[in-house]
Amino acid sequence: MSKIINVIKGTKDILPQDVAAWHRLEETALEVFTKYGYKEIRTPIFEATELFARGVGDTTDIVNKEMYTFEKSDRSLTLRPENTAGVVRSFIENGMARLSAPVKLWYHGPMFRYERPQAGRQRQFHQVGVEMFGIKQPTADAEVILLAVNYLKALGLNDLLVEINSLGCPTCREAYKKKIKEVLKPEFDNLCEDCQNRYEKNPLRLLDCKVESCKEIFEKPEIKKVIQSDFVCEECAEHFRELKSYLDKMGVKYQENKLLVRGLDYYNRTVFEIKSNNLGSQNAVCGGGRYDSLVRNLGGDDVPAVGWAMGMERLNSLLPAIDMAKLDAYIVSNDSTQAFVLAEELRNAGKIVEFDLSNKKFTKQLEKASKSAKFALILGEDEINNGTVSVKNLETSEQVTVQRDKVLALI
RNA sequence: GCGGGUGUCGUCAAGUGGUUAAGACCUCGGAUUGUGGUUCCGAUAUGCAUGGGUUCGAAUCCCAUCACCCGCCCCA
Repeated sequence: MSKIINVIKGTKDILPQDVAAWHRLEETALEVFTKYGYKEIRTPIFEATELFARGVGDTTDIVNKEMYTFEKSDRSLTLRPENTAGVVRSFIENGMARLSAPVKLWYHGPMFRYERPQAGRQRQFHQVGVEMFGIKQPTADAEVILLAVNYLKALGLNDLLVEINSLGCPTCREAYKKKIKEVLKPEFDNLCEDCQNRYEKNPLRLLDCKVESCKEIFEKPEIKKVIQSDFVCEECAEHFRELKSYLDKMGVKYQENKLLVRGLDYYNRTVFEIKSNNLGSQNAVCGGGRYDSLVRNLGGDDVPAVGWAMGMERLNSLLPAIDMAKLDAYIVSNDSTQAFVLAEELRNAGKIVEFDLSNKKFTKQLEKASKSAKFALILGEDEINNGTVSVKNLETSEQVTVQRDKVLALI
């Protein structure tokens, strides 16, 4: 035997016994999202590298060190690390800004990030997500959050923690960034290396640093005061208040988290995450927010938007496994032709049916039937001569012999 | 990029220097040429991630490499 070839690190086969769980996620998504008027969209899994550099943001870790990028015909292409940029690209390219707003889209599929794999984190992973275009009012933010919560509920996940925050608009956020930099300046040398880098590039990202020494610095009263100050302008504050009021009325439980920043550059105003305590350290199931300037930044009109994505592997790890479906019937016969004919009749009537293709002994066939099917349909010499079938219920062991055309009614 | 851990059959595993590498499950065959799921018997690793080394002798000790897992970071 020659050397076997393994799956690539950070990728996984989804095996037959796991597929039912994935269908559950996809079918529930279709069902729930359709009720809210969302239409599915499927975009390519690779795009121009520039789309992600401009879309996701070139200060993000995703763009800086996690993209699978390759050259082909002098073009730089990248396997999508997330799908918002791709959907926005398609929105612009297909003139969807001219459709009657809102334009509501959903998607699911594989994403690729070159990260160190660990629990809840793969290099090829799958996301399901929604994007809503054209509505600047907080009704849109409320609807997508409600949609996320109801999707999780439909899957049977009720007790997850919803966290929300407002990042303000570019104007008020600039002022806030400036204040944070000012108050942290004396502590600059005490910050961790990463935070020192973030200090210039994206000071907001300092706030969710996990390093203890940094957390301590942020706990200092004079610094905490600035961090927790309500920096958002009145317009943004009103937007956020309205959102919370909708969530309250819809019975969505949430916590405000001032430190919730999110790692992608395109967000403004509303950001949110949904977390679970049962996922180990990669505890976010859902992340999203509002991105009012992304469409314009990618060359489209000034169209506000809001959306989120969920990690499907993480969802599955929170949900109970699904057993593989049993066959409705397994035909036990040594007459392959007769078995073929009966199997096809039943399959055409919608039943899941198999029979032995290798002419095994009767007992072996029955053994196989008992392991894989609800009923054994015995089609031996006697039955064939009489135009009958013996139908054996493999759970109760009850067996009856009936005319062939009565079989369907019994299984 | 930085830490920690683990690699023995398809799967789970015993074995911690001494002859032929336990056992269980799965799979396959037989007991049983038309009655299974219970039972009984049998088959299945010339090899212990890979490559070196130490030794009379290595799955076991040493070194290197590889793979996977977990944590940090980041994110879904």
